[in-house]
Amino acid sequence: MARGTGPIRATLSDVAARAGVSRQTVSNVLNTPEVVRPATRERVLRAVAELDYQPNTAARRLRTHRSHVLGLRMPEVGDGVSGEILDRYLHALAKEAQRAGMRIMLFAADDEEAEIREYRTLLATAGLDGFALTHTYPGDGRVRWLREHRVPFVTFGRPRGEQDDPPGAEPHPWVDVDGYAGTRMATEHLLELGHRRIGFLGWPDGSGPGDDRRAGWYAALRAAGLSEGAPEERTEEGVSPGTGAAARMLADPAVTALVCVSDSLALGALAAARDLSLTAPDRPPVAVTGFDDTPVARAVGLTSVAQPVEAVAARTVELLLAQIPGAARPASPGAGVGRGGRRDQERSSFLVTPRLVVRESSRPAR
Amino acid sequence: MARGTGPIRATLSDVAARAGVSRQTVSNVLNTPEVVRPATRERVLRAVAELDYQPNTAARRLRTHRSHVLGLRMPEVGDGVSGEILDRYLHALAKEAQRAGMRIMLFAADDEEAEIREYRTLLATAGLDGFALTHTYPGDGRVRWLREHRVPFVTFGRPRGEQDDPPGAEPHPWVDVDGYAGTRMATEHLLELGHRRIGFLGWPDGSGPGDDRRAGWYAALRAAGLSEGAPEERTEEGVSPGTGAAARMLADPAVTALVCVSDSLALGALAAARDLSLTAPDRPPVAVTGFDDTPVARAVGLTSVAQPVEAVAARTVELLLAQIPGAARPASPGAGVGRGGRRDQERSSFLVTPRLVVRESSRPAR
DNA sequence: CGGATCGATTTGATCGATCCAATCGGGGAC
DNA sequence: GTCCCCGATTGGATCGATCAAATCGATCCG
Repeated sequence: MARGTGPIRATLSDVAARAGVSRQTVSNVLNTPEVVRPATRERVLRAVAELDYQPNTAARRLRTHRSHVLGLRMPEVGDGVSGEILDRYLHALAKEAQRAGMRIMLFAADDEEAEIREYRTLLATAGLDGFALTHTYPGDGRVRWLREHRVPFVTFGRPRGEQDDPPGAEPHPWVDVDGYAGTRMATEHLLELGHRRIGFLGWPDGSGPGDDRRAGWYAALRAAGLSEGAPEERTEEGVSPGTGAAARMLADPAVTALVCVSDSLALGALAAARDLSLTAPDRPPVAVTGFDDTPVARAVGLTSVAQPVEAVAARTVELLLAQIPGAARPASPGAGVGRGGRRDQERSSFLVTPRLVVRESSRPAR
Repeated sequence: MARGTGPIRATLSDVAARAGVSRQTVSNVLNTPEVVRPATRERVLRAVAELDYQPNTAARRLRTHRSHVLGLRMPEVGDGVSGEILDRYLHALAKEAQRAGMRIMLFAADDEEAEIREYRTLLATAGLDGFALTHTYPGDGRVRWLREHRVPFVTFGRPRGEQDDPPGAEPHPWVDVDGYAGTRMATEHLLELGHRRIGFLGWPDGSGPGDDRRAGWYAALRAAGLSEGAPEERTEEGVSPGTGAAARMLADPAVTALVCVSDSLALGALAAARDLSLTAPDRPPVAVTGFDDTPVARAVGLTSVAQPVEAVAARTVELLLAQIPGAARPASPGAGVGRGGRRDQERSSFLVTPRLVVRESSRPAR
């Protein structure tokens, strides 16, 4: 333990001596203030402030079997979630955890098996209170293991496929961003701007998020009565694939806008649109939207669907705390029943709505 | 502390009982095996394995005042270091720390003052053994604070400016990537391909890393006798600025290659080159190199200088351990003196050489 | 006016490891 | 054969908090 040059840190006993009470009373002031007489409480709090007392978490954990630390495997980059989203999620998670008196511990693992091995070790040695998972998939062994061992956890990403949830069991807690709502918003935005023939540039079928996003585009067009024969291309992630696929759709002069499943593909589409504006200068500019609102999108002025990772992180912590016995849950609003007749603290999942960031790539005046 | 459904975890006493020795002997086997007779050691190790014993870090820390945890502030995104580099660094740091029996704890802070406040709290409550810092700047108050309080730390990024180091004092431990060597390699690569007129697309003067990278480009040209009147443009980070600045340099038909200070600017330069190949089809393709080897570079086939963050992370941990009293240092190679007559463990900083990743953007056949 | 009651506070034990001083056991010296 | 010494091992105390139960004090009631 690194220690400053200053005096040894104050302990509970020091505070107790200074306030003229016993250790336990100090502990009560900090943990269950309501059982301490106000006058005593005041005195103790003053002593705490004067000595700058801060509790030793090791001692606390030894006794209570709670570490106030959450685990997160640092995912390999390029694992699916765009790198920057991950950064922002980590940052927000650290912040939200802190707000709730918790910390985030990182660990690394090369594969599923190694990750489960780390769970074991971290639970045994560091006594982590729970885990946040970022890249789950149908039949994920980690989910099964954590469930079986009754370890609190929350996934960023909804469960896809039934394997994750044993029959009859509650689904595990999760938080996710509503991709459907995102592309729907983007598409409606383009419709409002007067576009009629709006293509979709997506990933191959079978990726959950990709399918959701396509569904949002389709639903918006259908509601507008424009889904008939709407053009759509599927390709793998990447800028160059996006250029090729976009060019194919733009071969039809009626197509004036493209909704893309990711910023990378949108970047490729922008390149195709740029080529088009050089070869066919009389054609009106093509509008493009992306997904994730990455720094590249900001840099090139791409309209994009932004994932509210701060909200996701806040919900993640909330759902984790709800599973940890004895963890202070955020006070429910009022003593009554929440909206919809369902108590908020009973929720075990959240689908967060993203928001559309409009930039030049979709604005009429370019 | 989350606990599985299995039996209560084994403690030192359990192991001792099973092996028929005392607690202290078990502790010795694990911490100072050389003082235990081999036969006893065997017996204890067998018991450890049979019971799957894993030490409780809270108890250990309480007694030893070492937590085996390093702190890292999760930087805000867009703070200077490219997002993806940060991810990879974090991942590597977690991995390297783990290899050395340490863990990484994340925390968040909005500004320097808040960060120092967190240092205080983390040292007092969680007893962190040290910190890794990522975005230091001349006169950084965090560096001063950590120094004054004798807290072990290492910065990713060399100190720039004298304020950081009190006169007469050793510079603080740091690890950095040699940007000079990186652009020099990139430039030499272009020279080998036959390019003679090679421009530099950089950031405005005054950014340490930016200046280093420019110097590398300049040194390579100078060594080749081609530095006279070499074109160069400075602009802020971003794709669009890059396109504009690159177009200005490419207005001179003699310029056939551009070395860029970042992948974003290089991306912009690629767009300018693309425009050029459409408007002037007879002109030979322009070669472009970037810096950081981000996913975008991989996606668009951009030759780029890759930062070896794994090596940086390994050095970071190494330098941190060297400062932590009692931390097991990696065994020095042999009993003699290291290369250069200087013992490795005395090093307090490392300048790591990056490597050039060659892709289509600089290959002759496009 | 004594005893039951209840709230506020204190005391002693404990979590699981390591530190420190004491003890044990066996080989070598005399 | 006895004594000494040194390496191996043990037992007790301790780190700093919380738990559980005991104690204290004042109020309330019959």
